[in-house]
Amino acid sequence: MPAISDVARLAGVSKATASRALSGRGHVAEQTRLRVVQAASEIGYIASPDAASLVTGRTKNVGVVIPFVNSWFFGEMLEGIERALLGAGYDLTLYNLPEGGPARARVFDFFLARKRVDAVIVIAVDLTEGEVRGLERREKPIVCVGGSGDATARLSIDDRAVGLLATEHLLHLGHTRIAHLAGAGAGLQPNSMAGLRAAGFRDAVAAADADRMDPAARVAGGAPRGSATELGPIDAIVIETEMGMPGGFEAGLQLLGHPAHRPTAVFAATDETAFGVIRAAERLGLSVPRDLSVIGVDDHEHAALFDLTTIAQAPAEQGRLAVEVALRMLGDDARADPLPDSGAPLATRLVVRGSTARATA
Amino acid sequence: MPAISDVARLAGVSKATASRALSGRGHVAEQTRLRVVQAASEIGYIASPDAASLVTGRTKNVGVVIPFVNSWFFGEMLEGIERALLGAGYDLTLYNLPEGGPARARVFDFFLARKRVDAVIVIAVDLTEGEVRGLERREKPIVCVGGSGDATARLSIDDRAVGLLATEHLLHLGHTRIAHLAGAGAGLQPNSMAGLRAAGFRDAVAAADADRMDPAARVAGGAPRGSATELGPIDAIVIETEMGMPGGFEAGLQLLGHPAHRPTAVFAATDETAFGVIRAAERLGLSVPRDLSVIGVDDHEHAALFDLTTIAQAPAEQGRLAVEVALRMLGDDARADPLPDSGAPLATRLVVRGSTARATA
DNA sequence: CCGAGTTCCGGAACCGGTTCCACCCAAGCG
DNA sequence: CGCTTGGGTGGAACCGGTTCCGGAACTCGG
Repeated sequence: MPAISDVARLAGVSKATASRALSGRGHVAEQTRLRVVQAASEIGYIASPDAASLVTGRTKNVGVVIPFVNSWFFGEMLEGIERALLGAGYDLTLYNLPEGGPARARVFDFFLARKRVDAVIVIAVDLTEGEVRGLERREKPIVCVGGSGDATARLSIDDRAVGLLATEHLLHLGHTRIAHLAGAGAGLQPNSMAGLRAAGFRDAVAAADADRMDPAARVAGGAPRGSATELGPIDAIVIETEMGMPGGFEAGLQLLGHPAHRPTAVFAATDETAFGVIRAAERLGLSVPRDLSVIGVDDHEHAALFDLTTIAQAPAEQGRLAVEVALRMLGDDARADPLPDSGAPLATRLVVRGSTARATA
Repeated sequence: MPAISDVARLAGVSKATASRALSGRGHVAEQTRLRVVQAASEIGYIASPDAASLVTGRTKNVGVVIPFVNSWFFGEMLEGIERALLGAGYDLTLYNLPEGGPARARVFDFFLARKRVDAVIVIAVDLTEGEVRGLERREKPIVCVGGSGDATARLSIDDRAVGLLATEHLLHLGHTRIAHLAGAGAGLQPNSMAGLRAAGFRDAVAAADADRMDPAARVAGGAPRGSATELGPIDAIVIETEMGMPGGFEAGLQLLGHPAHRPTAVFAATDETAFGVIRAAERLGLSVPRDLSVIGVDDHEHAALFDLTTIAQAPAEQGRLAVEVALRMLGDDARADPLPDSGAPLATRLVVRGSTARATA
């Protein structure tokens, strides 16, 4: 393996000059720079990142902590992160952190504590105070995407607004018997993704109820004054379930099984849950959207296949953004301004497809 | 950040002894070893892997090259790899390599060529001769899982056997009009996963045809001698499609749309394709398995939900195995025997669920 | 023509470990 | 009792880069 001293010898310069010529730092005459570069490519020289990071303290490597890879959303985000890092010449070291087992302490105390990563991107994991302090003590920037830890750069969509928007879509279509399939733990953890979406659901329903109780306030809807009679409250129910297709399927069978109190619309916390619901509906002989409207969240790659109306978020783009923030915190980004849109929630938008329709009285 | 010299000073020994005590190499008196360890934990010493790898040449890090993370199968395998590496104290550097773009050359010539990884695990990517040589020149072990490169350790299921097994299952159930939804490119690349599964399908059909043409040979089936009349050939068709749910759905609609030549059984190259077919069948008002039997490959996490008969393979387990082989090639595994089951294909097994049934005359 | 400021370059220290080698000393052996 | 053997330890070289510092050469303004 050729070392930089070999390059220097071949080019007839010192190690110092060779280093300057190859790294671009410091002043080197254009002519000698070319000689060095030529010599390097001639013997196939490749710098050892270990040696470089030993002295500079920078590893050109960032750690990514993620609870699953095995799901569309996280996989997509990981791809976005990977692409962005690779483009910037960074390596990506993956730490797959399943639900708080013993592996977690090991990752933070051993793997991340070493000087092998310049920064850490944490996805959908709530860091403990100690974990944050441990990384800060080693001066490693942390960028959190989702999750609800403190004291770090944070990127997140506004999950409550998502719940609000999805529910309002169903309400605007005239649905009055609505179910929300919330993620497990939505009730116990009000600040979790599941909890916030459920809160948005409840708030939207509450607002609609107030509207219906007080006909005078109904102006925005443009309803004719004459027909302003008091309406009954919205029939809303929240069911907690695992946020995957099987969870949605099970919950859907249960929810839609009894024709008596069957809702006419379902807001599923994620698209995969929605897929499960749609399958359950079909299994029960219900037609979507005629008998049941369904809306999800994510704009999953299969959403179009299921013709699913959804609140779109772009996980790959979010990953890219997380990398940008991280590199900026490392001062390794052309743009100087530290954090342009810090704090602002990430974009989401309603994508209307064929799984939602006006309620048939 | 405390360095090993700090530990040495505190313990009253030399750097050399401190290094020996902490790494476990060489002879150190038990008493002094304890003193060093005590001193190290006292000041929170953590060894710099960069410095260590600079001199030892080992980085305790392996690179993983994978075409997607954004799919159940690859995500699952990645999880298996990650878990195994973490358990062995190794880091995992991820290189997500989308279909041969310019990124590919960059990954191999720049990222992997550096001395940052001890070994490379390549998943479902066909390495070029040059790529293999490049890594071998740097003495980095390569473990391939799937794909069809040469000259390296290789782990793979027997895809032809998979196709054979799946098709025989349908044939044994009495189906005579069978379609195979092969992966795109199955025809062009006979050694690819898609090509091999399709070959297995064709071979099984050919064998059954031979059987039906020559009634005398029919003994295994135990059919009564008297009824041994010559039967028509199996009606088999191969359709190439993208191996995902949308691909299966589209192909399914097309295939099942015309009641005239509708097959009674479909062998889908992957479970996700099968899911698409099942949805297409349901959309067309067909009942699975009454009107159509469907079999897939993978034992996807949703296979049970779709009640899908499938040929199971365990990607996470395959990932774990790949790591084991890689570490063994690095001599970093307790077991000394270099490659125990080298060459032998990985295990698969038929999982019969409710999506396949006996053909109704 | 002479100092000041640049540009360009080489020598050497340094990052933080590992390992070779030499040395000391105690135990075992003929 | 002298000699080997080998465990236990410290000094120093070394891995492969980067960077500080100082010197040489060259430019430029006064």
